[in-house]
Amino acid sequence: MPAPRANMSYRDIKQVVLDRIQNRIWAPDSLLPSETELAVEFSSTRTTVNRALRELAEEGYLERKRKAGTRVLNSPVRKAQFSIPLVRDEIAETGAAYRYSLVESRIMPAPAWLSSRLDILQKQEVLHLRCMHYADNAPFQYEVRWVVTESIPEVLDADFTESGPNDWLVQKVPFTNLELSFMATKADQTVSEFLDAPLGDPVFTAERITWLRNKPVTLAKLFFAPGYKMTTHL
Amino acid sequence: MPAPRANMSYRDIKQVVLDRIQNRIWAPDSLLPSETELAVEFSSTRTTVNRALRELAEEGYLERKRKAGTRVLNSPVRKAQFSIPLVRDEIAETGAAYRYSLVESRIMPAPAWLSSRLDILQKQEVLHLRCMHYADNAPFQYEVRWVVTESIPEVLDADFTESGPNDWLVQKVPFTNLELSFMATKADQTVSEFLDAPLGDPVFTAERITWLRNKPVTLAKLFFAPGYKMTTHL
DNA sequence: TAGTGGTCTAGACCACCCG
DNA sequence: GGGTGGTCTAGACCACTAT
Repeated sequence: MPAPRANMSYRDIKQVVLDRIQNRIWAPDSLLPSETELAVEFSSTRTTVNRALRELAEEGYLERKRKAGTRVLNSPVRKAQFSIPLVRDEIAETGAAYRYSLVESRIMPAPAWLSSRLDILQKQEVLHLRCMHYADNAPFQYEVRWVVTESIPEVLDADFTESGPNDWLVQKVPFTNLELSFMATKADQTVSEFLDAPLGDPVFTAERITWLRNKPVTLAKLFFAPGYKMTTHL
Repeated sequence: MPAPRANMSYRDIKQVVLDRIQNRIWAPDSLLPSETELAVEFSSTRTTVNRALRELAEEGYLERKRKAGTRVLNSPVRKAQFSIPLVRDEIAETGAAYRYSLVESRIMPAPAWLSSRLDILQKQEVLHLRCMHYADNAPFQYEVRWVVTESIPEVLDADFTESGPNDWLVQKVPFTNLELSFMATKADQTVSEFLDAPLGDPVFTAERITWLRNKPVTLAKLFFAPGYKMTTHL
């Protein structure tokens, strides 16, 4: 374990503090010395100590309150960070070749469930898209999407035969808000055919809703091919 | 959109910069002015501008390189942050009553797949646990867990009849490393019975491996009751 | 090699909130 | 009320890396 010495960077201080937490030198629920005291111990300044502690708090190890001081959290609420890559990138990273294909594209009135889900008017015009993403010609993801045309009229002029709506939207719409859900669903007839999975088999499914300044832009359902596993390290 | 003025906090600056990104005033791939220039524009100091830009970079909007400058990312790698609550807390938040039940606890040699998964010796001693978590007496989660006794011998003296291993481990082991995976699995006979789900139905499943200073501590498989949906906002 | 971000210092004022 | 963290300032040196 590193020992306090002079010229410690905020990274060094983070590490020392983390070690003390993990070795129960500062037990859960206990109070740390004040920033000022720690600055003295580490022969540093309060600014530097502050950054170290602030980051540890962001990472879920500490809780900080004015006047109350800095406390060690008993059960660190570790935060899993999933990056949400474009399908294309996700496939490219595995070294496989990416292929895209448009299955269907049509304009329609929003079905009731969608209206209520996105909080838009019943039968409001939406662009309905279905597409497939392949990795080395094996089905990887089946995408079903609805885009609220009123929120982004340019979508009607976009061409989705060559590349997916996700690519287009990411470039075009600086979304401000996002809801992401994961679940396990049962492969219905369509999903089963597109993903080459037995009917009724479990399918890892993501649902993604995007807003632009509180106006709903799009809802996408992403069905992943059998065996898909979403993993994160931290 | 906020306009630059004097006395802007780093939060204000963040907001202004974010607005400019989202309104394409600073387009994707374009270079921002240097910190020094921005400090002048915002009548602030470089330190303050630095914090604003640093945080925006952490949040996935910007890419910063020495000498190269600060660039707007074209497809913001938005990061989904899932907090990973204890089952107990997750249930409590819904307002339901939490109930725990130990199904099985026994010491055994690690099966081959586990050894290879955790990178431990074949047949190394592990504590095998199975338990159930209920919400208002409805099955919520079926937990299957293995704990490497060598990594944490105290686990042999712990009592898991009243509360789950997760609670105990969180209190006892300051894990340093974590791998978390999500997938959709098919309910086998056991899972089907415990979760009261039809055999073969999709089950949302999480797998969690924890290390303490590079030594594997535990692997848990968490099977969620039908209809479970994991959601995050950002 | 020169310009950019990364970080540290020393000091200051303030907002919050526990006791 | 007073102590703690939150933040800002003004300045400095340094590390990296594009050119």
